[in-house]
Amino acid sequence: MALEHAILVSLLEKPGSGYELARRFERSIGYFWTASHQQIYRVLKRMESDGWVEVRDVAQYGRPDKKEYSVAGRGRDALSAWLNEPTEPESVRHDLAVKVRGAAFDDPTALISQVERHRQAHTDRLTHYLAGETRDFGDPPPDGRLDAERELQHAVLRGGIAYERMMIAWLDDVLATLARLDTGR
Amino acid sequence: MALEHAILVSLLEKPGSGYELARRFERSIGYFWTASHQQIYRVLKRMESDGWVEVRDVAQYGRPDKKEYSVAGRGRDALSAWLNEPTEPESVRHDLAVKVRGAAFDDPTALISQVERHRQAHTDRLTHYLAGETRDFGDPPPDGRLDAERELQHAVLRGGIAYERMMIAWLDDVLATLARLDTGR
DNA sequence: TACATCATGTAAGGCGTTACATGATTCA
DNA sequence: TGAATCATGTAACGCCTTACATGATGTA
Repeated sequence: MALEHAILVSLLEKPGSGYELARRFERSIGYFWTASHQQIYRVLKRMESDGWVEVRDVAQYGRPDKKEYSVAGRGRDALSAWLNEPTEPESVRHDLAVKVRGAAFDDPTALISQVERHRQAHTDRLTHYLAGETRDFGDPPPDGRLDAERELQHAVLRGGIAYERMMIAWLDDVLATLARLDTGR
Repeated sequence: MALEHAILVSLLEKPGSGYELARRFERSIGYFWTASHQQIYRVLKRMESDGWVEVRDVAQYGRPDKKEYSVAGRGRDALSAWLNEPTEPESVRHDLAVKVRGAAFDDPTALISQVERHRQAHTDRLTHYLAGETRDFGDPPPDGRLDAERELQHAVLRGGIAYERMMIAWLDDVLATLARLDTGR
């Protein structure tokens, strides 16, 4: 999997500029695939020269002009090829898990505040996801039809919600373990 | 967070060679921080020249000789400094989530087999974790005391178990969504 | 006038992946 | 004899992060 594919999906959902894509990668898409604006501008250039996307200069009033990108035929083909190619589950990276195991060789109690900070971050994200769910999926679609784009976006959001809930529960478990070590049971 | 810190934790738990570390990164530590043997050898060299680890040549019978690494004083200090430095939650990367959203622009039904493959991979891992839990934490420690290293390792393993369970449940949710789109409810 | 936001980039360096390479020992 | 496992590396290339850079417009 590459950043290209995430950009293609985002541009198919809605065309936009590099700047707008960068903003989307701070929310929405960015919750399961991150990228900085530097990466995005570089990759967009390559995608343009490969004919995956098309650019259109858009003059704006009260704002700097922008380049609006949209997916070209070759980009659609590339996405389709990637979608049908099997991929392995991504490797997980949890620095906090390394810290928890490392704390046994330092001061376990000192880790409590950090675990609490992470817990807060995950609670904030959960709140944000739940608000987004109510806003975007709270009412049935106006036309009543089953919209694949909408249903699949919702399924991904439910994944984010499940992930945050799991993390909060696990961090509580870690906090309880640290407390037990502190008091000696 | 860097690979160095994960290596320090692993070597504190038990000294070993680069090869042995690479094997541990395929299991245990590798479930929340991955690394290839090429990376490990390169980083070990740097850690040695920085005085973070010490090397000892170990002659073996019936096997090639190996270099056994253990953590030096400076390595312990480096780990301690990192443990006490606040870190942000790692960014998540789920290619399957990108595919799920991308499937709306291709053939959603074609994704079913891939989701099932991922589900199988997560089920296998869960089975493996649960077996490890019974093996390593099934009985109370022989001396009955509260061992920080053991308790924290167990807490991290419980995190892995919770993660796999959450993923399996979410993949079932995605499969149900894809089926609904296929039959048109 | 100063700060925030919109908008787009370059450059350096480190991290990670893929491919290539070597050689010993054990077991079928 | 051949395959698997143990053991240790080098090299090339690409991805990602961090830092630096510029300039327009809107708002307090």
